[in-house]
Amino acid sequence: MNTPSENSATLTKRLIDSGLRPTAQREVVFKVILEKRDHPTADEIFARVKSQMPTISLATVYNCLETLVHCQLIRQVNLERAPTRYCPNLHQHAHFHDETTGQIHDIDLPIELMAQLHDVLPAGFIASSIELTFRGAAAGTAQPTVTADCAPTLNNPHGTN
Amino acid sequence: MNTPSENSATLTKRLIDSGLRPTAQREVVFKVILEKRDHPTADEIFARVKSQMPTISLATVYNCLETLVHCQLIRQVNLERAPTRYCPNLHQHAHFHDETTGQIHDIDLPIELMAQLHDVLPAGFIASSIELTFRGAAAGTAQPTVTADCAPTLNNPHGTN
DNA sequence: AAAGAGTTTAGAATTATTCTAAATCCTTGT
DNA sequence: ACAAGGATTTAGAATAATTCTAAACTCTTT
Repeated sequence: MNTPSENSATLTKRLIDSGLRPTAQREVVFKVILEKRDHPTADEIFARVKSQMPTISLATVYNCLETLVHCQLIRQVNLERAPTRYCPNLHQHAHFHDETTGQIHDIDLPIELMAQLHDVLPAGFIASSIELTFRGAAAGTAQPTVTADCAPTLNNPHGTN
Repeated sequence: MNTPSENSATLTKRLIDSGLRPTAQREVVFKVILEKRDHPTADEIFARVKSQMPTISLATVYNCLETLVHCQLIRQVNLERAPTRYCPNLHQHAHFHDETTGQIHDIDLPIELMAQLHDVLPAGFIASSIELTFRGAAAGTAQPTVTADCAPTLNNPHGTN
């Protein structure tokens, strides 16, 4: 699934499978998220969507995002207390949060590692999802698997007030 | 470090090392967090502290928590968009978020696994911290390493409104 | 074409957290 | 001991992301 029309077909199918309707708003929100391989916030998505559909409301963007997450077409990313971000990458992956630039990088996770992670759980614990986030600094020259921009939300150091 | 007076001494030392003052408010906030092995929110901590120090303000609790996190005496835990929780367990550990009960369980992480996690990072990525969260269901009979209560913040399923 | 469910919309409401400015508390130099 | 000065606490206001509300709209189905 890669071309816009394939993505659109996937969206329609998933929505109908969930008893939901494929609306223009859901289409455009999904399309806008797939266009860039980054991790935009609801506000950023709202801004991008408005250029194509100026009458859409922020509440609708939130509604659509909730629906897309529910249909497993996008992923939700929460870092610290910052606004929720949304991620079009559905492959099993971790996030690397570069504290100096504010960038978020996707880090692919080998299947074996996922298995090992499940193995650390005591008997009786069944994990349906695993969230892994690294925090640190990435060298400027490094070429990660996927690099994704992120609004520069540098949190100022302790005791700045 | 285990007795109250030892904890208090640690607190004083860490604060002074950071050029901060060991105040009664910081003492009592720290003490209250260590008393229970759970993951309270700022509001819950505020409630517990008030019984010992009725004049303390919520803003001060937030200030103290920020300071304690900065001094690495407690850890901050952010799950989803729920209020930030605070964790007295400083051992390297992951969190298991039981979606049916809302409970948070600490999961010990073997050192080898931590090393393997660092290994998945591409060259040039240096992680200063790793955050690992499992989401799922824990069998009622299971006895995890550490069980910690958590306010029942069951998020209602999709489409309840 | 009417009914009825699903959806969108603008704006109000919520709420965890941060900010502000004044009051209070310590520490230190004299 | 005392004044100065910085750190801390405090109450209340402000902020901001998100959710809620209720009305309007849009499909689909009869």
